[in-house]
Amino acid sequence: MSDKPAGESCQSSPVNFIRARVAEDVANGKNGGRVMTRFPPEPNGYLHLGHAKSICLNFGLSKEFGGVTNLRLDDTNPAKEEVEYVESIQRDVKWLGFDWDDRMYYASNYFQKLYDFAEALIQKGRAYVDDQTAEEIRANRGTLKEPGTNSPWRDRSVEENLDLFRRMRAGEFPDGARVLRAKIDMASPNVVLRDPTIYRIKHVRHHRTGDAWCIYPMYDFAHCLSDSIEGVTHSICTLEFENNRVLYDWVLDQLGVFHPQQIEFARLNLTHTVLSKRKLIQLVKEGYTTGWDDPRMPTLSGVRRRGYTAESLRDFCERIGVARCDNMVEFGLLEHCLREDLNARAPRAMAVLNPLKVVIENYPEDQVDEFTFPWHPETDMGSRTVPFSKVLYIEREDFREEPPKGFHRLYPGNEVRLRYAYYITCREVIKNEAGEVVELRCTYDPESRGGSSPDGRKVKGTLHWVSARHAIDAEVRLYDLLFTDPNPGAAEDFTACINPNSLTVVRAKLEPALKNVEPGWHCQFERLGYFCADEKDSEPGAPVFNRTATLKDTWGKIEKKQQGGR
RNA sequence: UGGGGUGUAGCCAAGCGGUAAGGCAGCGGGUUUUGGUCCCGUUAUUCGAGGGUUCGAGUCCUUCCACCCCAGCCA
Repeated sequence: MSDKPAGESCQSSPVNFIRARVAEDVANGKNGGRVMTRFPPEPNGYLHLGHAKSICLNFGLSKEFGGVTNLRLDDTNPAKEEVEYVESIQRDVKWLGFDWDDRMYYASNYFQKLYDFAEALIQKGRAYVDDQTAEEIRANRGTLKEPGTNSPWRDRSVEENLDLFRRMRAGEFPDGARVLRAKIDMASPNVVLRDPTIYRIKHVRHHRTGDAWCIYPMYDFAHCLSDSIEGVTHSICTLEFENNRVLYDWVLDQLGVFHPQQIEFARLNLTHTVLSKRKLIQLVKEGYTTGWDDPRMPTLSGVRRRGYTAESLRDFCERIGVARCDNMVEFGLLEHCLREDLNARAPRAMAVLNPLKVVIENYPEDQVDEFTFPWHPETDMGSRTVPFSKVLYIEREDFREEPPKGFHRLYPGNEVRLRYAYYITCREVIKNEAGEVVELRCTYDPESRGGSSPDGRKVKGTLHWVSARHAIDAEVRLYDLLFTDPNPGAAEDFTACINPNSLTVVRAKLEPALKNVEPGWHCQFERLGYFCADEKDSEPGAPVFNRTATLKDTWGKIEKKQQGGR
């Protein structure tokens, strides 16, 4: 679908503490009024809805203040990173509607500079090579309440440290033999400052630098310096990095380089889903979903395939705001944003998911009415031809032999409207041996052609329908929440909360105009919900549809209340 | 008293000493050839709790409570 460019989805962006802070910096002429942010994912998984919040924040901020945002892949741990992920990240950020122009960077681009900075730190006596094992380092770090103890290697000479570090880099030592540590304070109440490791030996091939390096910098060393090298003014990250800010500042101050400002915000949590890479990767690797782009996944690739629009996601990110308190946003808000967007933009069509045969007794055997229906009831999107004939399908749920009170769809003796076509009245119910309704015999009022009658009589119900003879069969996938529990992430085993009904596949009857739609095409199946043609599994002339979201269902809610009480 | 943070409605979230925005959800009503959309109305005498300062406190001070993050050679 056509898409408004990012940043124009909301006329007046809500203020938040980060915008306010950046505005203040600009007003004070800090950094010469320049604003540069960055979006720095590690390529160890696919981007998800939580990343969307960060992407919108970072790119939105730079756009608002006339700056730019870099895309930077934080690839300092080759053991976990893959090119498939860097490609998906680029695809997803672009799809969301943001552009990094030619500023596609990698932390690995800076490996030499980072190495030089590490040597500089050693020269200053602020870093040392530690020969302790990982276990010893852990044991000597102390606890949250007790200080750590200094490494026996802490006071090596600059020369020895330099020599050892160079030999680490030269590959003389096996993994884990030594690390480079910042010399700060083993008694600091902030554990992050207890001589953090800044380089470790990993004889692992890197997806970009190959075998050029066998030592790799740690996040706390690489990230702040990468920001500094790029000239980032505001380094925005999530709350769990708050404790690391003093280290971020320490490294930059020791080296005397350009000093970006780190600002933390609360990550997004969404009900009925998980947004942690560890859990998402588990869903994929253990086969709970068909992959990173399974339409039930909260990944950007997943929701895109499901039919979510980039614009609705951006709107969602505007509405949830940016603050510093832990939050759990209701999934319903996301769906609201989606429906609002799709209601305005999605063409309408008719599809019957659970067909019930209807024979119009007084309609001529071989007659066909060729109706012309608009693609959208309010907006001019052109029209399509829809055939009507003697044998039709309606939704099985739209008929009740014994209607509950308030039911104004089809039941024996009742008259309803077939959307845009004719009024019909149910005359007879035909059942099989098992007592199941298999067919309805109805009559139609020829005078009601188009869906209204000259005498002005009203019918309460309007049903969608398809002509049996003309309908095309198609696979339709009905998706529901992946998790039944509102907060699966808090469960002992989140996989135990997986909704067994998160996917229902049906063979549906579609109006013929849907036969040749393009993969990715969005529409509303009238009265049912928003759907889109699956990008992967649709074939020419044989679309497969994914249900993106249902329509709001007021009647369903009323009926539920009638039955269950409350 | 390890350190760092956060508490405003069911869920987000404004509020920056002058008398509680907005959105979602909910509830009530209207329109409607989608029980959709749209429209109108309604929803916190009170801001985690107590005490204090002030003419005036969600905003300042203070005590307490709750929750989150930190002891990777992950990010």
